[in-house]
Amino acid sequence: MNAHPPKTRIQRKNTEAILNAALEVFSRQGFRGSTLDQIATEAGLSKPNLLYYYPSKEAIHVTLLSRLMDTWLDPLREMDAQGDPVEEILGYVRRKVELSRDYPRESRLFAQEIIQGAPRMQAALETDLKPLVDAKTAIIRQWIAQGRIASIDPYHLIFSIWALTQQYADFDVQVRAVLGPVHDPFEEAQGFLEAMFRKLLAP
Amino acid sequence: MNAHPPKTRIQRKNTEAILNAALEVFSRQGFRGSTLDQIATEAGLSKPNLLYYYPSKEAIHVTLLSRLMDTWLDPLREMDAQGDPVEEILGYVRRKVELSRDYPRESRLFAQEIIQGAPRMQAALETDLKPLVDAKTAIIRQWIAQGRIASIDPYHLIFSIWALTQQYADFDVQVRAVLGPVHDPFEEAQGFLEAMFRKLLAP
DNA sequence: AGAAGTTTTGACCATATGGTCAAGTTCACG
DNA sequence: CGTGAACTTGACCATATGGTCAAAACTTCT
Repeated sequence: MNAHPPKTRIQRKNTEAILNAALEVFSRQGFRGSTLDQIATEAGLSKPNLLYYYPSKEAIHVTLLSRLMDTWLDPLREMDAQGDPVEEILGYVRRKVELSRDYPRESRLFAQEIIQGAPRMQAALETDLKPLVDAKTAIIRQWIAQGRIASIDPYHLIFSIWALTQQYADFDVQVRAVLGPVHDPFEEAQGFLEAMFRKLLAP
Repeated sequence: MNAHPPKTRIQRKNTEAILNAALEVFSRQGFRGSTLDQIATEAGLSKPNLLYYYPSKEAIHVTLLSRLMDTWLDPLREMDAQGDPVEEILGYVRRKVELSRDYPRESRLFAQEIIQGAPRMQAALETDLKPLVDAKTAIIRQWIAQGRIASIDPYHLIFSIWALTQQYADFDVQVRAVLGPVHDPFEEAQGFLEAMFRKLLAP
């Protein structure tokens, strides 16, 4: 998307600060709910200075989203047809929980984009997400055919992994409201989901 | 919240139209992303006329949210300590899938509010959601103690039901992008989730 | 130091948007 | 039908917001 990566030291520092600030603001308030002033303040810059580095509010948002897609898909890419099926799938679950724990802002940004109908990501869903999922479901289907895991719809298996892991980032407020302050949702999620999928996948 | 319900025929018709239009718009664009003009147009009214019925944009949003909470919790309220444990939990799952299928706009409205930190629902989460969940987890814990379902953390069991059912409404675009046009996500979800939880809950 | 870039900003603009209001229109009912 | 209440709206206002621009400040490099 960005033809040339930042060159100078100052450019690198500021574009970095802008993207980080924008992530903070967009992930909580959505695209239209966020203002350039908020992002500028959060980044420690003036509004015109923001627009010196990015041509528009939308450009910042698009940059964030396009960086996001890869980060989000990497854990699935790692799933290896040669490995042990149950461990491969559980590994994917674990990596996704870690991603939700360590990058909740990214998760919320993504969630809001999808909920709003993916106006800026439709294309990426078709060209990046779908082919990868198709490839991995083929692997899962093979594992099932070999009797190495239980028979289960591979698409919905993957959907369920997404839903179960991302909710701890996206619906954080709700989870904490129910659990109260003493719990560590991500710690518990890790154990819960491992047990859940282990049982589910057992042939 | 509303001291007096609408009295006249016109009032009933228009408040209804406004809430329906607002739900349509808010659920897709979020609170700040929606404008009174959009809502007015969608409702077939003029903007000042909207504000004749509701004092502000926020009042419309709050009215929608407070109606929502009950609708959302009813399926859980129905879970009956006297019934068969597996069927009670599966019944809850089924009702939630139906809710996502029949009321996706409500689901997205709720999801966006939570993702944005529940600025207008914090209180309701504490006073309505938490006590109900606490009561129902106690029932589930009892079922487990009686050996009637497998041992599983009841809080995270409920979280998982929420996540798995609501994703088909909230992330609809993503699900359809991956599955392609021939699938019926809700139909498949119903079967998938029933099988999943049946296996999971088997003692 | 000083020229040549690079970065920063105060002032400004056009538009969008939530909300008001006074005047007009329609409705319910005796 | 007439009247008071309920409903509707065009015109308007204040503010917020994305974005521009020319000039100033700062870096870099010789």
